[in-house]
This record gives sequence, C-alpha cells and structure tokens, in this order.
Amino acid sequence: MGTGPGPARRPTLEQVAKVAGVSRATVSRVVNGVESVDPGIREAVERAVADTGYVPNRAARSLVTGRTGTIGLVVSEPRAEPAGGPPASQVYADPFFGRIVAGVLGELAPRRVHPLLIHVDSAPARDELLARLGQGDVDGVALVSVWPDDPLPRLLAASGAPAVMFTRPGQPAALSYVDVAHQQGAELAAARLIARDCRRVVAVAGPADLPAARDRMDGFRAAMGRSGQLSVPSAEGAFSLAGGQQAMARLLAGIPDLDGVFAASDLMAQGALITLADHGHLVPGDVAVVGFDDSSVAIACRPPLTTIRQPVEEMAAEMARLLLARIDDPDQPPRSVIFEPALVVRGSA
Amino acid sequence: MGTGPGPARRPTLEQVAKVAGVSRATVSRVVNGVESVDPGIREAVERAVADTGYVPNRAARSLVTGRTGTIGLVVSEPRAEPAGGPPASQVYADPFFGRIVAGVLGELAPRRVHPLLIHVDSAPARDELLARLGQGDVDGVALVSVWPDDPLPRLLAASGAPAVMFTRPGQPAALSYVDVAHQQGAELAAARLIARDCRRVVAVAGPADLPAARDRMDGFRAAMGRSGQLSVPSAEGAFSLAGGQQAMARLLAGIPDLDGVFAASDLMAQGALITLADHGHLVPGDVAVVGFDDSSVAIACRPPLTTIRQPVEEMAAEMARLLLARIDDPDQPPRSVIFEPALVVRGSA
DNA sequence: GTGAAAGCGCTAACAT
DNA sequence: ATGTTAGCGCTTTCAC
Repeated sequence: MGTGPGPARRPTLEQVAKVAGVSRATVSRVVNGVESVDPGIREAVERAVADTGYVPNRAARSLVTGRTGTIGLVVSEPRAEPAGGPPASQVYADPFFGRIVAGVLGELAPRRVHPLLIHVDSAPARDELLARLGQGDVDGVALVSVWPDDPLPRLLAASGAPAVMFTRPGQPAALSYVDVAHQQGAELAAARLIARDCRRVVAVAGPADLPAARDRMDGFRAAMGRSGQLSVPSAEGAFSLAGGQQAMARLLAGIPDLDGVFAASDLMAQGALITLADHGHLVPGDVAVVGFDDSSVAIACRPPLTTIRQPVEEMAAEMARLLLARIDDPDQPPRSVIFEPALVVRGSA
Repeated sequence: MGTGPGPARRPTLEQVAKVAGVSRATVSRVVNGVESVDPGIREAVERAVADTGYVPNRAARSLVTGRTGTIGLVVSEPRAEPAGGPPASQVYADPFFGRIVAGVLGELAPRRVHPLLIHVDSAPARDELLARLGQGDVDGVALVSVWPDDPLPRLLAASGAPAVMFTRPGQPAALSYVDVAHQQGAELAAARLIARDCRRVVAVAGPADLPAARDRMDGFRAAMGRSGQLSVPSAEGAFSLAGGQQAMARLLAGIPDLDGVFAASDLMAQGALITLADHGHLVPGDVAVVGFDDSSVAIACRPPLTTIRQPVEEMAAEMARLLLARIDDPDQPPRSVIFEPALVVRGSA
C-alpha cells in the first residue's frame, strides 16, 4: 500500500473524527479508554482509527496533561577529565549497569514508559537535569550515583520532583531508595570463612568513602569479631579488577600465610584470585575467597567464585515501582526497600 | 529562597516577555539565538530569563517544530520466553551494551540530545516503535539487533524515518550502519597463530546465523587456507562463556593435540581457556588462543587474552553521528562506516 | 528589528 | 453520552 506520496503528515484526531462522523472529543475518549461511550460509536471510531492509522501525538498530549510517560535514568559521576571530554565513563562498562537497565526496563516496558538515559558529570549537566525535571520534560528520575559527595540527591529531594535512588545516598537526603543489606551480606561471608576454619582472614575493601563499601567492611569486621578474630587486616582499592589485584598484593606482602579473603566486590575478588595464583597460593586449598555481588564475572573466575548475591534486577525493578508510585502520588513520603543478600557457594570458598 | 509556596508553575514565555517588556516572539528569538535582535533588547531579555528561571517547555516546542531532541536507542531481540515475562534479557549484561551506550552518550550529550531506551521483543513492541517514530515522538532510531531474522531493520528502512544500525543487518536493508571489518580481524588472528607456528589450529565459532560470526569464520578460514592449513575444524556455540567452554570441549575431544584456537568472541575465548585448563593444557605453551572484541574480560583472563580489538565506543559514536546527520537531512542515502580491527597482543598467544 | 496573530494536536471543562 | 470551546506553551509567517 505505502503511505502515499508527499510529506504524508500523520492523521490527527480531527481527521479521525471526520472519518468516524463524530467530534474530536469523542475520538479522544475512545482513544483514552473512557468508559462512557456508546458501544456503537466506539466501534465506529475504532474502525476509523485503524483505517487512518492514527497515532496520538505525544507532544500535544503532554502539553496539556503535563505528563510525558518518560522517566530519566540518570547516571551521575564526577567528571573524570577536568576538561570536558567526549567519551563517557567506566560506569557503563560495569556489568552492574546492564543489570540495572534490565531490571528497570522489565518494570517500565509493560506500563509503556521508557527511560531517557541521562549522564550527569558536571554542574551544568546537573542544572539541565533539574530544569528538565522542573519543567516536566520527564515525569521523574531514577538515579544511579557513583559519587559519595554527589550533591544531586539533595538537589533532587529539594526540587520536590519524583526521584528515587539505587543505593543509599552518600549524604543523607529525603529520597526513596533501594539497597541491599550490606552488613548482613558481609556477615554471611564471614560465616562462610569461619565455617571453613579460616584463621587468618583479611579483607579486600572498596573505597572507604562509599557507604556500600564501608557497610560491607563494618559488617564483616563485626561478624569476625564475634567469632574471635578481633582484627581483620584490610587493604583498600577501587571497585575493579586492578583494585583487587593491588590490594591483594599488599595484603600478601604483610601476611604471607593468610588463609581467608573477603573481597568487597566480585571484580575485586577476581583480581585477588589472580594475584593469589601469581603468588602460588591455591584456592580454595590454601586460601578461601568470598566475593560480593554475584555478578557475571563470578562464574568466569577460576575457581568459580563463592559470593554474596545481590538481587540487582529485582532491586532495579523495585526502584522503578517506587518511582512510578511517587509519580502517581507525589505526596508520598520517601520510602526505602532493603533487599536480603544470599550466600552463593561455588568453588572458591 | 525557595520556589515559593503552592504549585509554583514554571514561568512561560509570556511571563518572561512581561518582565522584559517585550513580546513573546522576541523572547522566543533570544532564547533560540536568532541573530536579528537588538543587543540592548537581547540583554534585557536574558536578564528576565535569568530572573524568572525560565526553561522552555519541550512538549510545546516540539509540538510546533516537530522535533523532540530525543532518539530511540533500540535493543531488538526475539522474545526469550514465549509468555511475556517481566525481566529483560541477557543483552544488557553483555559488556558490549555498556560500551555502546557510552559511545552513543559521548556523542549525543554535547548536542543535548538524549537516548530513549527502547526494548523490542515482540510484534506489538515493534509496532509501537514504528508508531512513535512515524508520529515524531523520537527523531530517529539507533538500532542494536541481536536477532538474525529481525524484521525490524527492513521495517525501519521502509518507514523512511531516520534509522541506523550497529552492525550490518542480518537481512539486507537500506539502512546506514557501522561495523568492524570482521574478516580482516579474523585474518589478523590467523596471522598471529601462524606466526607462533601453530600447526593444528581450530576455531570456536559463534552462531552461524549471525553475519558477524560468519564473517569472522570466513575470514579466518581464508587466511589459514592461504597459509597452508586448508581445513580448520570448528565448533559452534553461543556468544557466551558457556558457549565457548562447550565448543572447546567438543574440539578437544576430536583433536586432543590441537595447538591453536581462534575464538569468535572474548567471552567464548574465556570459556575456551577454562576448558583448556581443565584438560591440563597450558596456554600459551601447549596451545595459543586468540579472541575477538577486546572486551573488558580480556584482561581478566589467565593468561590475559591476545585478541582482536573492535573500537566499540568509536563505532557507537559514529553511529550516533550518522543518525544525527540523517535527521538533519533525511534525504541522505544510507551510508556504512566500517572500522579497522587491530591485534592486541597479551599473554594467550 | 519587533509585535500581532495563527495555529501545532491534544484534553478537559462545560453545556447540552 | 456527545459536542463545543478554551486553552496547554511555543514557533513562525506576516505586517509594520
């Protein structure tokens, strides 16, 4: 058939109304599923819609409703290079990001709302986001921040616009968020190491300024303390393979006969595994290793990583639900949902 | 200060005009950077804009301009579970996805256009996308398809709307796309293996229905043939760790003394490495392994993976540029940009 | 160079 | 239950 020649502008409500022999308002009602429409008329309109291939214009609709059916999925991080550089960051390469996207999408897609990907790495970008939000360009914001001192959570809270976070904000802010019980997860890791009779346990810690990293260490230390190992030597590193490698190397230098390792992330655990192997230590024979996350790298490790599972997809889905609820009723108070971690036993401990 | 009490509706052009003592049209001109405005007036308007905190309403603007400043970043894949299930797929977990996002974002952000994430896994979802596109809800589409028989490329091409793809479409379609020279990359891999004096080389192939996988195999076979090894035993698997493991196991069963492996992706190479280690083969001593992609897993492998680098971020950036160009001038003919792969030597070969 | 006025396509009172 | 009407906030001729 084809769309016919020329510019072929899309049919409007007006045209459909003409074809169906009714008013614009009636077509609008049918399209929006308003009940009080005569079945006969409704059918006629539906036919006209089908015949004309009518599709509502979102811009026009949101101009009047003030809703867009779009939320902002915001990734906030401090700008790496002081000079504005084009390629975006490391964050997107982290398997975490994909899992969050998948979880959010799963919840959003059925409701026909789509996330607008927004990268914020500077004050102007922050202002633009706030502007878009204030002006109704997106209905709300789901924030993933990898920056402990990020001012964005508070700014969002202050703006009063619907906003939720993945992970507790670095600085307290009146925002809903989802998170995992980090301490509890760390306790599971400690219990596993203890059950394996490890006596000289160390920790490969994440950046101390990240709440998640701190919580994991606190929980781990507390649990080890309760079991008799009052001091847990630790080395800090970035949440990355290299970070894990280096921290592990430092630990090994000080305590050559260590026999248990808790790493604050799977990526770090993978790095630790590599360093251990390089130094001739057998895992789990000589030393047991427990990670955190249960990310995709866990099964790629040799041996496969025993780790603490974080239900990222479910958490992201819940974050989406919290946001949607907040959009429907903006006066709802902030709410946080904390998920339970679980021990996943594989080969490394 | 605060925004004041109550609903606090955003200021409109009208209000700014009143404050500046000019007409809406003039404010509009200033806001849109039209040259022909008296410097004095312009300054007054700019002050008024700043004072009122005016931000243009996108919906209103795009209602009249027909532009949204938004593109669709579409991930298309066949629905995994026949029954509509909530959580989205595997695709997002692949490091590839994040790299594409980073590349696209890097190009788009400076131009203040943001990608709307759209997941398409069914005919209705496809229809909705086409509808949104036709009606101008997004200015164009960047498509990442992981489905050889995907009808979407052709539908997009037929719709006439601006659309570009990452990777050549599975079935020919009049669409711009970016890709890497798969065959050339495979030749690089072959050359490396040959240079290392491998005599019994095998291939861990990706799904034969994917053009990329096929191209890589074709290129590899051709290059090996030119060097004297006329037949290259191969085993097919999914583009995943498990796929690589299994394919490698099958190969090893048939040819226990193989001494060179070309894997069609880094993830598969990682799997192959695991299987080789399990069978007691030393890499690169007993057998040399070359991967493809240079993804983040390459450096996590033991030994680190020698691989063929695919400049994914740059490719994604170019895809974004192609799309933007096409949006600016819809009559441009489709164009493809093929990137050069490069050999990255690490420990595995 | 600037303003007046006409819509873009839609929804939501209000009237009928 | 349906139609009429008045905008939502903006850009864009068209006069001046």
